[in-house]
Amino acid sequence: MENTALEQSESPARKGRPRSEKSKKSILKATNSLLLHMSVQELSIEAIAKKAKVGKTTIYRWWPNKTAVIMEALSNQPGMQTPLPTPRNNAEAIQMQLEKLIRLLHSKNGETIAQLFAEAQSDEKAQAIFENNFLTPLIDAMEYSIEQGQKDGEFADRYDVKSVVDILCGPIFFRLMAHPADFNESFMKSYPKEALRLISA
Amino acid sequence: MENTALEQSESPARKGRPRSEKSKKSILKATNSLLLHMSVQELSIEAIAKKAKVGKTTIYRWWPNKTAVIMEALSNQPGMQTPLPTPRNNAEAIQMQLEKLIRLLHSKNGETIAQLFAEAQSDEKAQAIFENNFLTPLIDAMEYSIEQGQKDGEFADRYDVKSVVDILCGPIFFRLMAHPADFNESFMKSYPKEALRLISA
Amino acid sequence: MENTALEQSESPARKGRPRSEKSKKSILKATNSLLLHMSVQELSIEAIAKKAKVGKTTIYRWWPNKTAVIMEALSNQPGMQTPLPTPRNNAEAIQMQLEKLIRLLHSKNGETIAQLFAEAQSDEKAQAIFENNFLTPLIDAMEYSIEQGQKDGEFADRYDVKSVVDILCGPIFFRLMAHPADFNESFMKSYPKEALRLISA
Amino acid sequence: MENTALEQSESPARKGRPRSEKSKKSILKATNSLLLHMSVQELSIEAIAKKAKVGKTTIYRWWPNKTAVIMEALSNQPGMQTPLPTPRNNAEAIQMQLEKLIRLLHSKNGETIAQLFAEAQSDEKAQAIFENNFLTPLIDAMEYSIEQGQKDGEFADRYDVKSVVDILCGPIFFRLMAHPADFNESFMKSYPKEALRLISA
DNA sequence: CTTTAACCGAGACGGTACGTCGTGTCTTAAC
DNA sequence: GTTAAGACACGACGTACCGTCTCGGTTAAAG
Repeated sequence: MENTALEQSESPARKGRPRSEKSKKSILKATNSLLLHMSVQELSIEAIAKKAKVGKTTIYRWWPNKTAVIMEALSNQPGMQTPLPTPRNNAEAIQMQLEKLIRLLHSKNGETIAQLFAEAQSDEKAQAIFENNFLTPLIDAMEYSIEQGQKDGEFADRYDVKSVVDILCGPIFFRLMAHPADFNESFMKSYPKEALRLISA
Repeated sequence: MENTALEQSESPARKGRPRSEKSKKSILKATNSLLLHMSVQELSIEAIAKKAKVGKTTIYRWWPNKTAVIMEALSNQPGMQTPLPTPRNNAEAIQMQLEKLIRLLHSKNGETIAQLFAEAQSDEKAQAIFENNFLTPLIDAMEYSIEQGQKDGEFADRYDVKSVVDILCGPIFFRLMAHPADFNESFMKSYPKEALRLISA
Repeated sequence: MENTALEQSESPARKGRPRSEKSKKSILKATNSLLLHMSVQELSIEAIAKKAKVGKTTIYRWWPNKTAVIMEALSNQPGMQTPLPTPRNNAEAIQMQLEKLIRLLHSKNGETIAQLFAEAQSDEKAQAIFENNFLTPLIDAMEYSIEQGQKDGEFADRYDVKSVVDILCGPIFFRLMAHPADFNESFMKSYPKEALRLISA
Repeated sequence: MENTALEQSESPARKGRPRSEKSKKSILKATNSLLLHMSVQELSIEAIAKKAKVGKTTIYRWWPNKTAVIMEALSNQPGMQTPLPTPRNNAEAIQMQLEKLIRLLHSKNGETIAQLFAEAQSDEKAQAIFENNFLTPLIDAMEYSIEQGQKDGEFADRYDVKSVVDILCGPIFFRLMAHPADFNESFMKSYPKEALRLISA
């Protein structure tokens, strides 16, 4: 499937000049490039347009706001879409998901994601986009494994599924946002296993 | 009356017109009032100045930025400064701290605090202020109780102190920011006890 | 045997799809319709295209600019092309020409013509089109009658022909553009005769 | 009276930072400078702001639109405000007024004034400003002399005053706008006298 | 009866300018 | 020396049109 989540499904034969893939790539590339030097808040649509040598209108035509552009720019980075290997059991599934999440947040995109999470707190549109493209996929996958694990007796069932997700993910995001200096190799390595102990039967 | 963190100690009789306490109160009141209707991002210094019938300069003279104003406005609200009763043991101390935190975040200020936490992700100055006025007091108190509890054998010592703080606070903030709809009465009541189980010996 | 240069420019039967008369009419109609509600400056090619259900390209293919479209739209209105009856003498000819001009400028197209005249002041292309389609025909006809009238002794010959045109037409346009409120029935009726007195022998 | 027509009369001691005369001059100078190379239509507020090293807001704060800025820029040029010498009779008064008008329109500002006259055709605000700052002063002065001249028997009284103004000024503006190539030295010299003959008793 | 060429609508493209808002700084007179 | 008022340069916002372009699809004469 090649459509991203942000594209609308469309009839195979559309009227008018087709969307320029070149411009699209140029915009996403410019966005990623600029985010290396500035925060999400500082990043302006105008700066993206200028860097991408693209009209502002072209950006507004395809994305509703800055958050959406950044979200898609992040998705299009290498390593964002790599699927997980098949796990042997639910504990391993959870562990692999946590490892992937931590690896993602530890990369230079971690800061950007934290800022998107932040932006989402003030802006409903941004909230929806962040949820659809990042949070929901993450949480859904995790909830599935947790439910299975609770059924199978791998995990304790004294917490409801949503709370388990909070218990697993909360500490990661809290550390990222509250004291990112401690978001280091040691934490990356140890947390996924520690977290499992929190919820094991 | 004690000085707030932002005030500098001053000689009792200075030259010139003294700082207007009336203006200060007016600014903080206007800030709180405006935050009822808009997000931290939407709130502008200009709006505060206009509402408080105060010059912009007066705000900039006494606070370095929007975050600082809001932080102080929040502190000045009733119920923010109430001290906790003396706990019987460290578990109770932790539980009371978590209850207080959750109660605070559940109030209409919760959203504002989430937004400040958010703003801090993009802005170093805001980060420092949020840390000094909110995060550090919270974390320090918690770390003290945890250390004591680990020494006394009340809590497991398999996690380091910082991780325990993350494990306790992370889920609360994650729920507040990722799915605030579930930040409800039920959660408020059950979480502090559940959290204790996570770290108990 | 060979086509002359003139014939080459417009061979009677060209290859390819012929120009759509339907689109042309639709464009001119839409233009006239929109000009009832907005000024020449406010009118946009995009609005015409939308109203006429026509691609912008189709307009640009056949007219060099907005002024040209409007000029042709005006010409296609009923009453623009009605020829004058044969005059008995040059004074009558001039009088009839002035009457026709005033009648035209008094109609709801008067405003549009004033605006085209205006647009022509800033835009060379527009200037050329307005001149060719409106001013030159008007002036040429008038100059002819004036020359004849001066030869025949009907008119004074103390002014050169161009100046006489200015003296005849200038007041009309000045009133239209400087104080259109006075461009009324009374003026329409009296001016042509008064004007004649100005230039009579 | 030293206030220009565009300034509002104000109490002698106002609050707040006073208007920057430097910025004002810079804006008017930049406007005049840009008008040497482009038409009124092409001139943009942004270009003025950039050239004058001034914020756009500063322009919008003091002038309602482009026309107003240009109008004031023109007024501030040397030679725009020079008063006429006292005339010996009304014919001379009219002649001097016409000479002044023609001289003004023949200068490099003539084109700009024609374009302002043009702009006024499409834009009510521009119309009002052009009228107040240019047309009305011109016409009022002329009407006064005409009325006096008609009373004194210098001028024919078969036309009403407004029509006489049209007869005097119309040809000048028509030539300027319809065939500016003929707006030359010869015309400048001869027209004022010719015009007087048109309206003499 | 297919090819070819110019047309058509739709609409995306890179741009420019719009008029507004908020920033943080500044400059007054008043207190 | 602080205050309220408010002007200042700056930069970004999101929108409207510009004139050009690129599609898929007609339409009709030429081969």
